[in-house]
Amino acid sequence: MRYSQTFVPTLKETPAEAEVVSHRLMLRAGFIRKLTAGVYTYLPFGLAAIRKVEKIVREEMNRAGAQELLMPMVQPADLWRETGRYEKYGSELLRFKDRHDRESCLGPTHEEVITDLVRGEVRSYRQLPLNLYQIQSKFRDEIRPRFGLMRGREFIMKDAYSFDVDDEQAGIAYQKMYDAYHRIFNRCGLQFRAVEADSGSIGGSFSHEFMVLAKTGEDTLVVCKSCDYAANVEKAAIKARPVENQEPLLEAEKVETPGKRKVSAVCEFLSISSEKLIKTLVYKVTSGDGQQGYPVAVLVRGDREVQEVKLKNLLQAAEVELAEDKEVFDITGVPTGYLGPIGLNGLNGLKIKVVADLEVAAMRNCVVGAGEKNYHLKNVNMGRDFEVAVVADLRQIADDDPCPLCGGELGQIEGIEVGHIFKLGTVYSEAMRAVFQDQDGQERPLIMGCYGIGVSRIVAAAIEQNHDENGIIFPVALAPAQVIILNLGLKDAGISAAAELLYAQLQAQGVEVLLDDRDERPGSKFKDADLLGIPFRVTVGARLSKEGVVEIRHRRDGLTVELSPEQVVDYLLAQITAAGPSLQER
RNA sequence: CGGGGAGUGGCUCAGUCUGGUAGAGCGCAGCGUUCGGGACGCUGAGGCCGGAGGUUCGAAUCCUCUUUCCCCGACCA
Repeated sequence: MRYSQTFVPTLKETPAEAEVVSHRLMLRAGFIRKLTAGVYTYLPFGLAAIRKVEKIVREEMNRAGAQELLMPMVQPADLWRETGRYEKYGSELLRFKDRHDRESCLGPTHEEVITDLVRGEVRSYRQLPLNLYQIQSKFRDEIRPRFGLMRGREFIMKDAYSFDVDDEQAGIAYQKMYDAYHRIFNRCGLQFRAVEADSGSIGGSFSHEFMVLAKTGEDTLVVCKSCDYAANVEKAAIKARPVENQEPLLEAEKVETPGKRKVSAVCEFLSISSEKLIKTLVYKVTSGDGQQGYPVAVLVRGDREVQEVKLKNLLQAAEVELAEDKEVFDITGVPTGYLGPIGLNGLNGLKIKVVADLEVAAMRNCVVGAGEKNYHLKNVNMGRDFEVAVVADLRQIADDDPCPLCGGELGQIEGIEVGHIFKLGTVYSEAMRAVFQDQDGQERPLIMGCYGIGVSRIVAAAIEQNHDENGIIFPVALAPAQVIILNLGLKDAGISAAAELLYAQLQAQGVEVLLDDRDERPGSKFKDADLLGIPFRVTVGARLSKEGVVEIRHRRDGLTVELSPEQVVDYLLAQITAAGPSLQER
């Protein structure tokens, strides 16, 4: 590649729209341009980085025995109705009608399409196991696209689907993907962590997310400092049983708490710790089929937070949302802050379901809102003074919780989700009647798994993890080119000839090289080289004429060596090889 | 969808409150000087001020509607 003929429109200034580093740098480095909200054009260098990821993904998927195919982006609504997801998936599914008035949608994922394909072709256990994947542009009409490629509406995803005869075989397929994902993210040069995850709207029983560790991550992970346990906070189960409190039960008592609404204010006023208080929160819940809405009251200890995903799963709800103060008053007739589980009734005879966190069940002589402005109740006890419909693990795990596996200390870190693997079981195969005959001639539903990787997001995540104030620092495996040669003597025949020779020699060795042959001042060339994040920079300039050397600089650590031109190719080949397996595996 | 903000040359923004000749820096084109960390001088091109309607002698500026984008929350690869 000659820079003078390559379309890499770098920007000196940062476009106003960019908030996070990866977005900023990808715009500045001329990798992407926005077309409309959450939809980007990939320019040559951005695409080159994406292709690098795709290549690694392909190689590892193929190695794991998966086969590539390519499914349509436009899908018929009827297919989605078979699984009920046409209604359930929500407005993230972009729906439209074609000229014949047929309802259609743009594929945000392909469980329905693949299951439809496989049910038509697979009849016998002899055709199994099967793992099919594609790398394709997906469209999800995100409520709020942001951060450039980190959360676009259109994005490139690898999605794989496995089909097996039984749970054991499906477990093997899952494990193969789990291992393949480790290889993929390792080869991409990323620091990542596999964590237990909530399976969300895709459905299914069990899943892991692969998280690239970065401060800008939108997910929070809980990791154990002593063992391998790691989970998304949405999922992290609180396994330790709450300590049974053996205090004698005291007589309930109404106390005046004028103007004390917040947990901290009530506790201070009554001189109790927040561990003695029960928070009563009202949620607006939308039923699983999206048809009805109803309120639910959730009880957690005063110092805890409700984990809404756990609540959503418990209620099998499509959506749960904390009610606003005004809504709470409209529903219960009690101002927020004074709500309690006793005598909790909706206005107009509305029933309010009450659910409690495990910890609440173990509490004794607690403080709760009295259900009346400016009053709380002391020495309230669950079972004696009030009943709840369900007791379950509903709160978010906290740093002071012990590790669910080993009891060790926990920490929390931020991560970017770049991969997610699910055991689907028979959710889709049963809904769509995708069956096969087993060895005994019995008809059985296929056991499925699905495995996603956010290809375009990986590039963004890699940049989040690898950059400095001057620009991107690509891992060798993802860099659009491994080497950039700066010709600082365009008008000097000797310098130019040396730069051209190195360019030709490196290319002959299979190295991807960008030759900066632009008629620009040296400063601009240095700045652009840093911005683009190309791992190795070769500067051919006046020092060649004076001292007979060219300079090689490592982008990552700034390490600089001066070599005679004859030594350059060998040196770089050794460095590139040392930096990763990308060259040999090409 | 709720809450906040913004649309003015390719980019970053000023001008809007208080209506009166559309501006700056960067970028771009030409010439000259420069040439190892985004140089300097001179000359120049480029804007129906997001769109529609209104008020006014006169609107980037005031009013109404509309549209797009960005930020904060719920979703997800």
